[in-house]
Parts: sequence; structure tokens; C-alpha cells
Amino acid sequence: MRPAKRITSTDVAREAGVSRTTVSFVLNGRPGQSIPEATRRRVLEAAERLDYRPHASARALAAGRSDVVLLSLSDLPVGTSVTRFVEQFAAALARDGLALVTHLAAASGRSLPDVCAAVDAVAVVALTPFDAEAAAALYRAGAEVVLGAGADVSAPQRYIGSLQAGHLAARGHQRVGYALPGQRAPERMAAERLRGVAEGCADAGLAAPVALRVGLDIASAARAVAGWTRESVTGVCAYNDETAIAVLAGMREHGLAAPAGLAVIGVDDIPVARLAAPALTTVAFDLGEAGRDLAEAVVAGLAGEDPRLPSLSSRPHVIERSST
Amino acid sequence: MRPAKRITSTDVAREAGVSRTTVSFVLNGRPGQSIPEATRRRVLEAAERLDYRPHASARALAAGRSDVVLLSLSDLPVGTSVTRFVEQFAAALARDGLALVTHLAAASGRSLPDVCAAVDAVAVVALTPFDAEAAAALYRAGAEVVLGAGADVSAPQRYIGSLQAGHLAARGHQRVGYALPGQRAPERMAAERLRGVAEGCADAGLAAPVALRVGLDIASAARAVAGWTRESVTGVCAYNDETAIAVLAGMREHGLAAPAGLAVIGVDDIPVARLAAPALTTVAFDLGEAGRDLAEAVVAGLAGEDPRLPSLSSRPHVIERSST
DNA sequence: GTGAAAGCGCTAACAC
DNA sequence: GTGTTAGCGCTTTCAC
Repeated sequence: MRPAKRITSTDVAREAGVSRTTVSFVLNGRPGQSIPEATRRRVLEAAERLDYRPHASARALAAGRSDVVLLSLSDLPVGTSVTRFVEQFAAALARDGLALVTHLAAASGRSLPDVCAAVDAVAVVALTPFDAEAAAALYRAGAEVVLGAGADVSAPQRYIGSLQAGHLAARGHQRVGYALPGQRAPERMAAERLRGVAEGCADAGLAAPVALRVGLDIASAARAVAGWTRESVTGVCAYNDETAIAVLAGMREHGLAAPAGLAVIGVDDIPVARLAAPALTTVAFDLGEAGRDLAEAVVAGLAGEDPRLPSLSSRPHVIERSST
Repeated sequence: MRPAKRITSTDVAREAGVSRTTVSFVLNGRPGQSIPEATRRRVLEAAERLDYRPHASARALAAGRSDVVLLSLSDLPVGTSVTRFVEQFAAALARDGLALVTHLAAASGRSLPDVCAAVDAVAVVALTPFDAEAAAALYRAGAEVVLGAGADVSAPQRYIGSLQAGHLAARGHQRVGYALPGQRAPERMAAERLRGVAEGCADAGLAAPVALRVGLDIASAARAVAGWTRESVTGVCAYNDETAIAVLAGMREHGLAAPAGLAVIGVDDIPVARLAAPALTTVAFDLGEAGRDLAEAVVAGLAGEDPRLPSLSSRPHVIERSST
């Protein structure tokens, strides 16, 4: 299957019996230009008939701007929430004629700025903030808008933490622990969530949480559980569901069962959370709305307005199951 | 932070005191052209000093081909194996000057061909085969190479299944079950794995596996477990680790524990697999090599050679833990 | 309202 | 060896 010859706007123009200019005007819905409905339809039909697709590179070169938005996904577990986010984000961008592609951080091949340049992205977006240097590199790589999902990203994260702490406090726990993730997890996000837990504890008049690192292996988790027991912690907030499940496993090692031995609450509501023994109480949130908001911010930024970052609002809420 | 004016190859040429042609030759490592080392270095240094980046769109337009490869990821759980794949794939492509971006199927915004056109991708790749129509649409969208990772994709999948069956057979199980995934899982992949299990059973002189669907919820899993018990199944192969964990949960519901009540073996070796109670025996494989092979195939295809599909070799192997 | 013409930044024949 | 030149396919000012 060899690709056929490219169909150009010249072909469409010929087919419709107009000039390329007109084709361009019609296809780009040029405002301010009043094109007779008849001509309009003729062009549209010709394009349709020929299955014409404007050549993106040529378009970008001439217009000085592509319509590609690049989303950088760090090695977050691409689970439920992120999926929803991508869905809504892409859909919202599409409504403005923008196309979304993703750079997976695992893709060690090229740096983000390199990829940005390679696809000639007009905007680059991530779920966590870019530091000044990274942003500068992206601008240099040709991006017009660079949006790390907000200084405000910290607020929702803290809120998640406070929900966790609040849930445990409401159940009468006096001393809570925090399960920090092991390696290769977004430190920043973990830190914000922990801070949220600390705030939640403070609000409830409890002491600061006992934060311990928990890798995704039983030994590491068992060690942490021992630590919490020693500190008479009775409930622990975990960075996410995977970590929470590790805590559950660590408890098992000590002959402890949730929630009596230790109450555990996670974040994310991944599918296996409800399959855990006992089923994991967790904080779920929907990034779908955040996706739409971010798309709006991107569009605003492209329009020259100052893209005030959306709050990444996600309406986090506790899903109570039996682990607490 | 506003993007500065673009640095063009003209700037580099001026800075280096040569013509744009020379810059182009040097930067693209034109073979057959013998450029004095001195000039070469001068150009390279100028480019470096100016932090010059060729404008991708202009490049693609002139050269008639971009260097963007688009990977389409269906809603597979983007877990360990896929991550390794992407890593190696991207790295291998980078060695040939190609950049990788991903289209997440969840990104409902635009169809794959649309995105392909938007980034002007030279090649589009997926982990599962494209049907003729889809491939044709991609060619029409401007792709030169379209590679669904192989008709041969079925072989490794079947092999995985046979490994599972073999493992159970070796442990003396006489009647095995198969846990088909619930919704939104790649049917095709599941079918191949099941077939592999069937073959494995046949090879061991066992009856065909009892295939039952298992959603990611306890009720569904419990139902399946009841079904298997009724059929005196003593060991079940699960489509993947998540499904296997569901089976474990379903067993719990019936007061059964692995491996005595029912032996369970999964696929993927996701992090929580080893945290399950009991720790899940599973089939792990490394898609890294497959990533490298696929990159090679893409490059070959781009060079006009017939891209004989790599076998997606992945060296699957059983990781024995206590659930069997 | 429509068309002619001038580039966007780069590559690649083809001269020098 | 290096520079001159002609586009790649599209957008967009500016006449008609």
C-alpha cells in the first residue's frame, strides 16, 4: 500500500473552479470575508470529494503556528483519573481545532523540548508545574504557550490530603501516619498531599502525621507498619492506592488487619482498590473538568490573553470502603 | 515569558560566515559531500552558540517528510511492559533522528488519522494490527509507513497462554479455567491468550479450559469462581494480573484461598501482583526488545525496504509466587 | 467577492 | 567545496 500523491489545495481549487485563495478562505472560515453560499458549498464539496487534507507542515509554516498541543505525561500511573483528563482535554482542544499528542516521560528517546520542536507544537502542557528553566527551554523550542498545570496544582493536592486526614479524624483516630511513595514518584505531589494531611490533622487537633516511606514491596511496607505501631499510629493515609495496598500487605505480615489493626486510606480509586482485602477506602477525583479548564487556558493563552491557570478543580471525595 | 524571535538557518550561516546550503549540509550530515573539517566545526559552533533549532515544519515541507513517528496506544493499562516498550522504542527511533509522540485512544478529540495529519507523521505504529481500512486511512493522512505490530502479535500472546497452562499442568492440575477480562479489554489479545492456554492444556493431555468472564468487581469474580468450582477446576489462568486479583477476591468471597482452594496465575507482573494475598504467580515479559525491533522495522520501511514485521519477541517467562 | 503574488524556513538540484 | 536558485503547500496582504 503506497501512499498516493498528495492532494493539494490547488487540486481543490481546480475542482471547484475557484482560486486557491478562495479555497483557503472557505476552509478556514475566514471571518470578515463574505463568500457566497454557492461558492462556499462548491469548495466544500470539492474538498470532500477529493478527500482533501491541508498539509499540516505547510500550514504551520505559512501561518507561523501549528495546531498541535503536546501533553507531557510523567511516569504517573496512567490510570483512571489521568485517562479522564486526557479524554476531556483532547475533546475540548479539538473543538478549537487543536490536536493533542502525548510525550510519555518514559520515552527516553528525546527530551521534551526536542519533541516539542519536532512536532512544532504551539503549546506544551503538563499536569505538574514546569520550573522556569524547563519552561524557557520549551519557549526556545518554539512553544507559544507553556502551561504546567498550575501553581494552583498544590491546592487540590493538599485538599486530597486534608480529606484523608479528616476521614480518619472523624473516625476517632488520634494519631495518623502518612505513607510516602517509594522511588520514581512525583515528589512534589507527594509533598503537597502530605502537607494537606498535616493541615487536616492540625484542624482536627491531632499531632502531625508520622510520615514513612513505603516501597511497592512487602518488606518495605512491613518495616513502615512496625514504625507506625511503635508510634501508636492507628490510621494511615497513603500517597496513592498502590502504596495503600502495600501498607495492607505490610500489615498482613504483622498479623494485622484493617481497619482494626490499622486503618488505611488511599487515593485514586484504581480498579484493584475495591478488590483489596479489605476493600480500600480511597479518595477519588475526576480530572475531566480540569481537562476542559486547561484546554480553555491553552486557547486563551494562544489568543494572547494571559492564561490564568485553572485551579485543576477535580472535586475530590472520599469513597468509603471497609479498610477504614 | 514571550518566545523570542526564531533563529533561522540564515542566522547560523551569517554567524559562521557561510551560505545556508553549507549549513544545511553540515547539519544534516549530507553524505557524499566533503566539507572541510574547519568549516564543519565553524557551522556546528555557530549553531550551538545561537541555540539553533531547525524549524520542523519548514524542514518537513521542504524534505517532503517529517521525522515524527506516532504511536497509537489503545486503552491498554499503560503499565510496566508497555512502559518498557515505549522507552526502548523511543530511544531506538531517536538514534535514527526520529521523534516519538503518542496518541492515547482515550483522547477522543480527534481520530488517529486526524492526529497523524496534524503532526504530519511519517509513520504510525500500534501494538495491535491495523485492519486494511484503518491502514488506508492513515496512508491517506500522509503516513508513509503504517505498522500494526504484527500479524505475529498472536504468536507471543499464545505463547503466554501456553506458559500459564504449562505451569499449572506441571503442578498436577487436571482441569484448568480461564478468566477472560471484563469490558473494554482488547478482545483479540484475550482470545489469543486463551487459545494459547487451550493449546497448553492439549499438550499436557488436559481437557479444554473452562473460560469464564471476570469483571473487575468481586461479585462478578465470585460468580466465576462458583462456576469453576462446579466444573471441578483447580487452577485458573487469568487474562492479566488485574483479572487474576479479581479472581483472588472472588475466592475470598467463597472462603477459598490460593493455591489450595484454587491456583491462580496472571500476566504482566504489575506492582500490586506481589502485594496480593497470596502473592500472585504471573507471566512477565519484556517488550523492550520488541520496541527496538519495531523501531528497526519503521526505519527499514522508511528506507523503502519492505518492513518485515518483527515478531514482537518478548521472552515471556513465569514468575512463580505463592498463588500457585 | 475573488484572484495574483509574496513569502514562511528549509532542502536539494545545479552551477560556479 | 560552496553558493545560487527554485520550489515544498499554504496563508494573507493587496489590487481588481
